[in-house]
Amino acid sequence: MNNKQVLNKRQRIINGAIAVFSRKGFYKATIEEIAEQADVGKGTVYEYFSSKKELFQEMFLYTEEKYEEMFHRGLSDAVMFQDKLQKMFQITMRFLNCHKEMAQILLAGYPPVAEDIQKVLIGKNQQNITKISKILEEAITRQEIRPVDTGAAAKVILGTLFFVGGQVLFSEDEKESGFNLLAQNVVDIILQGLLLT
Amino acid sequence: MNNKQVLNKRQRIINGAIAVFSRKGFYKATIEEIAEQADVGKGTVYEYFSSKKELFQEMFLYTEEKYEEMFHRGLSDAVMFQDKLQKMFQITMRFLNCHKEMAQILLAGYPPVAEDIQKVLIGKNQQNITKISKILEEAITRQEIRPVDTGAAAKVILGTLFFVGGQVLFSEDEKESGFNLLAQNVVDIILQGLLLT
Amino acid sequence: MNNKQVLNKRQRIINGAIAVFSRKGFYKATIEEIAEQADVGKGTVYEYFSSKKELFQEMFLYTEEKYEEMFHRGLSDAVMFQDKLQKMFQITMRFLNCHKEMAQILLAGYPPVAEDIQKVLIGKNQQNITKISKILEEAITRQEIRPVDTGAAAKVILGTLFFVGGQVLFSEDEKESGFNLLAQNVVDIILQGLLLT
Amino acid sequence: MNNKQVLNKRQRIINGAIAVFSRKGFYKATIEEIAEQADVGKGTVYEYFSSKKELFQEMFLYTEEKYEEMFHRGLSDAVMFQDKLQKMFQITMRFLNCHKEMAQILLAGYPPVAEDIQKVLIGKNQQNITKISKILEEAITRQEIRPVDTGAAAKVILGTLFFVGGQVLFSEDEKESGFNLLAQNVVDIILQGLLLT
DNA sequence: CATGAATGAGCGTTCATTCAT
DNA sequence: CATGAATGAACGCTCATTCAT
Repeated sequence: MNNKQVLNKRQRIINGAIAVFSRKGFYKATIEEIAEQADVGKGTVYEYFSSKKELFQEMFLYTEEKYEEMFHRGLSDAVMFQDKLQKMFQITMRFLNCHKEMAQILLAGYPPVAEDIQKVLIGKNQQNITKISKILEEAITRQEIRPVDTGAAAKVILGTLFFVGGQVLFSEDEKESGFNLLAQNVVDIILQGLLLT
Repeated sequence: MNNKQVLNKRQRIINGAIAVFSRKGFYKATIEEIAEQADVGKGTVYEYFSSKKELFQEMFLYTEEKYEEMFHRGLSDAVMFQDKLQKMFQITMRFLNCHKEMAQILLAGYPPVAEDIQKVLIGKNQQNITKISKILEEAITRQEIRPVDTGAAAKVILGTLFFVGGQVLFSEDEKESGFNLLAQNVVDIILQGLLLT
Repeated sequence: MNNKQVLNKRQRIINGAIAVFSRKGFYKATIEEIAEQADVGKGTVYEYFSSKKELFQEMFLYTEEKYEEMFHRGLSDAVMFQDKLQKMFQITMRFLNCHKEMAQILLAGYPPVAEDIQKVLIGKNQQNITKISKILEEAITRQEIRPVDTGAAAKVILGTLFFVGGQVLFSEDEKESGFNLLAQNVVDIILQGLLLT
Repeated sequence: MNNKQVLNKRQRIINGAIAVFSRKGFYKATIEEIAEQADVGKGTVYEYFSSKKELFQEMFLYTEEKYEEMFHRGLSDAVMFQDKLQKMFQITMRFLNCHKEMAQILLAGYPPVAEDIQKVLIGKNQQNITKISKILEEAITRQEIRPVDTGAAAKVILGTLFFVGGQVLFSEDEKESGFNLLAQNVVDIILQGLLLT
């Protein structure tokens, strides 16, 4: 039970951090407000995280992890590349819509925070590119798609994913149906291209 | 001449702001450093801008404007949609590479700054979508491209543009040739899509 | 045995306090580090001492006591005043050199700690003066030394003792021979004075 | 006049620092109280001193300087060594009595402050020893005193000076006559020694 | 008795903003 | 108009002390 309590407290702080950081951004967020949100004392935050920066990083990693879990679980049963791409967008849209607070943090691609935090973000991006590239290579091997530059294609996909994600996030009307249609149209373009054939 | 001097001073402050804000981000940047950079007194900044936030907004608008100018000029002599898309990427890459400082600000799509600044950024994005959409509609009318959802297509283009832009910006090696190849590959995918035909 | 354990724990805390207070000074020292050093829980310190301040005072008293013990034992077999003075310096130097940690605390004559701690230190100083004065009076009675103002003489002796002690403590080279020579020269001056006779 | 104002403000802060640091010691003193004492805003302190530590050091140096000035002026017309020694004590006592606040700082020989501050204090002490040693060498050359170990003698003098100084400082009764008598007796002992001749 | 997780008062420091010159 | 000295609100972080277990 003791162990459980500890986990609970750390988790509560992370949750408070997600709420406050995404509402206010790194600099406007105050440790005091995060502590209040988590219903713990200000000092307690420092029992679990050595600094505001570390708390931000840990929270970011945690958020990323959650997203990746959902991502993997969602893609696991898709075999064809088309399905995979479709799923990517659907999952991302749903995730963003359900976890708006976390989402803003994921999407703030290059926030002007301290340099070492930026490095973490850039690194994460690189990993994402690699991951998508692998999926693309596989699809090429299976002759599902054209033998394109996988790095470039990964960037088209991720860029679109993030941009559309941002749109969803900051749009006022939040109907899932709308998101799904948007996702479908976007996927269609990435798959078919724009040109008349 | 007096008038000219005033313009000069305002401009110098804007330039200082571009330099410092993009190097340090909104919160780490200090009015003092901007004033130094502009070679004016700290108080003088407040003669031309009522607050740090306003200075940021004005600077952002100015930067956007510069980018748009270059954008329009670059696209003006392209007739075919393919050329236009190609140019978009080339111009953007070149702009980012030449004005790295400004660029970071343009790319920080959803920076966690004060809310009212965010609104400006979101609005700007909306305008960009509309602009690209118009170009797409035109291309559809001319039967250059498939009759796709122009909003969705605009998002693919802009998302890719921004994402690739970010990549260019934060990559260490800065060879134009590399950027151009990347731009070409990316444009190819957007135009042709991924599927085997 | 229970009783013994208690004494052990109290003593361990005192020893931890000596180590940490003298290494870091009163304010930089933390209860946590003292507890660690003593290998007890942080809360346990408060079972034996009601506050950081009290711990400091108790530790100081303990240290003083140890010094005085050594002092008395060392002087016990000296009969002549000259021998006594010589011993005083030798004992003090040796004590300082062996217990550098404790020593700093003894020598911090007027440390800017909380007022009530200062009072204790001042009181201790007064006692020292009285003690030396008695020895001097005795020596005068025995006609070993001139009938000087014993209070003044005690201050010369103690002042020199402390000052030279500080020198020894903060000097890098720690050869006993050097200390002994210094002690001898200093004692010579106090005994013979400076004037040509 | 502008220049004068600036000097005034810096000086006011130094004076506030002297008052508060000597009343409370380094750690208990707060910048806020120093600022209040100096009748300036808290931020203003940081216009003139980059940190609490720097303020302390500057204040210390200033205090030392004042003392040394008085010291030199006082000794300048003394020719014989006996007179010089007498003056040293008289001047020091008077200084301490007049500037009790500053004095505590000068006397806190080895206060447990941050290490780099301690280095400054130890260095200052070394200088004092050298200075007194020179005076002693001169006196030896002139055959005014015995050819003693000047380093040792300097330590006797300084140690006594500081110790007696501390006594004066923390004694409640503050009659100059008392101090002068004490000074005289102490000087007598240092000059004549304790032994019957 | 022993513990250490939890707490919050308190302080050093920064910096946007003001205003007297 | 231009300046920069002055300001104080605000925040990150520390650590003595408490108390539930």
